[in-house]
Amino acid sequence: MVTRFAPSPTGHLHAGGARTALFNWALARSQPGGRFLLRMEDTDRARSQAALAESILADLRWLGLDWDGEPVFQSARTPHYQRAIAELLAADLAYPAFETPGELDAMRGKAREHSPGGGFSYHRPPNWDRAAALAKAEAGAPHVIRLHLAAVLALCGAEREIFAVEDQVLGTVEFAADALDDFVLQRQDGGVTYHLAVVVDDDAQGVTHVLRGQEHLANTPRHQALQRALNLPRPHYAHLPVIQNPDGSKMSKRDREKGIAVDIEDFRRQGVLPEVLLNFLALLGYSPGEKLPDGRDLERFNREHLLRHFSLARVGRGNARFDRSKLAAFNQDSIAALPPAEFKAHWTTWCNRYAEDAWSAQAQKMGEARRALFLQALQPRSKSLADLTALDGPGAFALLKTHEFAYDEKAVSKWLRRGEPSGLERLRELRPLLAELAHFDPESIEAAVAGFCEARGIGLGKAAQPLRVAVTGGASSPPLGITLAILGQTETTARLDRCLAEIGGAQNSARKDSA
RNA sequence: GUCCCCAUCGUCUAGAGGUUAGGACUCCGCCCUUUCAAGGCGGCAACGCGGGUUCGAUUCCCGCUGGGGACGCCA
Repeated sequence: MVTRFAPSPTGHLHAGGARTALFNWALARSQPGGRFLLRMEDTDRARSQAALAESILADLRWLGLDWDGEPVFQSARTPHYQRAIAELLAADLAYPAFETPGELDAMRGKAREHSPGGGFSYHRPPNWDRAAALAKAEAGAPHVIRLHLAAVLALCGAEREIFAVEDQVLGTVEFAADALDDFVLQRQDGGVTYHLAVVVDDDAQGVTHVLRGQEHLANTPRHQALQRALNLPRPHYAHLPVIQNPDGSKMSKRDREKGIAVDIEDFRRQGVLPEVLLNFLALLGYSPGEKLPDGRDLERFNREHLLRHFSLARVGRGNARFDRSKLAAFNQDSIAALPPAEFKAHWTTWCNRYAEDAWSAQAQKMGEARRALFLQALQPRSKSLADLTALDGPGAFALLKTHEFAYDEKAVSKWLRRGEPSGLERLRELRPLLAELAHFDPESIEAAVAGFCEARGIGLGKAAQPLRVAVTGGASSPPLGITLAILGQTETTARLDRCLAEIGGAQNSARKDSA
C-alpha cells in the first residue's frame, strides 16, 4: 500500500490538511510494507512559495509524522506532464482551445441567463477542424489544452467506468454523465493543471490509495477520465469529512484574520502539545470504536496506537466541527500528566520559539530555584504552554512586577476589609513573621503561617487568603507556600508593604468618611 | 440554480431491527480543600420532520427539511 499527502505550498499547513496527512500516514503505516509519500503540488507557480513548502514539512515533523523518501515537487516534473499531454494530443484525446478567459466568462454568464443556475459546460463542437486547430496552435496562437471527453468516453466500456466513484468511506458515488466537460489540462502559460499533474504523479509514485478531503470528491470523475485516457491504473479513493468551525462554516484564512487558530502553526504558538493536537485531529471524523474497561470510549491515544489500529472503516461520513474547548481540556490533561522533566523540555522549546520578552526578563530575575517552583506550580494549572507566560493566566502573579498587578475589589473587601480583626490587621502581624523567616521555602512558609493560625485559634484561611490577596491581587493562586516562595522573600515583603500602604491607607480614610 | 455528500445531546462521537440510547468536551450542583486547578460523585442535554417496510423502527427504504461541498486557464 502506498499513500501520499499532496499539499499545495500556497499557505501553511492547516488543521484539515494535517488531518488528511495524519490519516494517510496512519493508513500506510498500519500495513506491513506500507509507504507514505509526500508531494508538493506547486503547479501554480504564481502562488506557490518555497518557504511555505518548508513550513509545511516542519509542521508535519512537529506532529511526529514521517514520510518515505524525499518529497516530490511537481515544479520539477514538467517533462513528464508534457509527455502525457503530447500522448493525449496525438491520440486526439485532448485538443487545443483558443477562447480567452474573458470569452469563457461571457459564455458562462450567457449560460446562466438562459437557465437560471444552469451550468456551463465546454465541449468541442462536432464540426471542429482538428487539422486547423493544431496548425493554429503550432503557429503560436495562445491556447489551452483541453481533454476531449467524448473521445475518452468512446474508449470506455461503460460511462460508469469514470462516473462512478468507488469510495472506501462513502461507498459508491454516482455522478451524472453531464458532470464533466472538456476541462483544461494545460494552461495558456504552458503549465499543467492540478488534474493532469495529480493523475500522472500518483501513477509515477505508485500510489495505491488516495485519501483526501471531501471537497475533492467531485474531481474524482475527472481523474478517472484521465486515468482512462492515459491508460493508467486507478488507485483506491477515500474522501474524508470536512473540518468546520464551531458555527459550521469552513475553516479558512478569514478565520485566521479574526484571530482563530486554523493553521498548525497557530496551535503551536498557543502552546498545544503536538501529540495532543494529533490525538484531537484524529478524533475529527474518526473514532477508534474501542471501549475502555470502565465503559468509557477510548479517546486519548497516541501515534503508535493510531498506527496500529487505524482503519478506513472507522472513518465517519459527516462533517466535524472543531471544538477548541475540548482541545484545551485534552491539552491541560496531557500537560498535567507529563513527567516534570518533559514538561520543562516542552516548555523551554516553546519559550525559545514564542515567549515574549517580558517573560524572558522576568525568568532571568527569578533564578533557577524559583523558576523550578514556578513550573511545578503552573504545570497542573495550565491549559497550554502559552498559559505560563500569559499575563491573564494562572502564573500572572509571578510575571507582573510589584506595582503592576491590580487588586480585585471583591477579594479585597472580602478578605482584607471585612472581619474583626480584619485581614489587614492579620497582615500587619504576618509581615514581620515572613520577613524574618530563615528559610523561605514552601514548607517553611506553610509551617509559619499554620503556626500563626494555631496560636490564635483561627482557621488557615483567615491568614492564607489575606496573604494571597495581598501578594497576587486576587483570591486564587497556587498553594500559599509555593506562591510566596515563587515570589521570594524580598518580593513578598515588598508586596505586603504595597498592600498595607494602598489598601490599608484607603481603608483608614474610608473609615473616616463613614464615621 | 445544478450535481454530490451528510444527518444521534450545544460540540466530537458510540450504538443495535426490541438498549434505562453509552462515552468525551462544555455547563450546573455537591464533596475534598487556605483559594485556584486537579480529583471524586451527581445532574442538565440527542435519535430533524413526514410517509412506508416490519409484530416492532432512532436503526432499513422514499420524500421533505436542514447543514456542508463542488461547479476556475486554484489546488
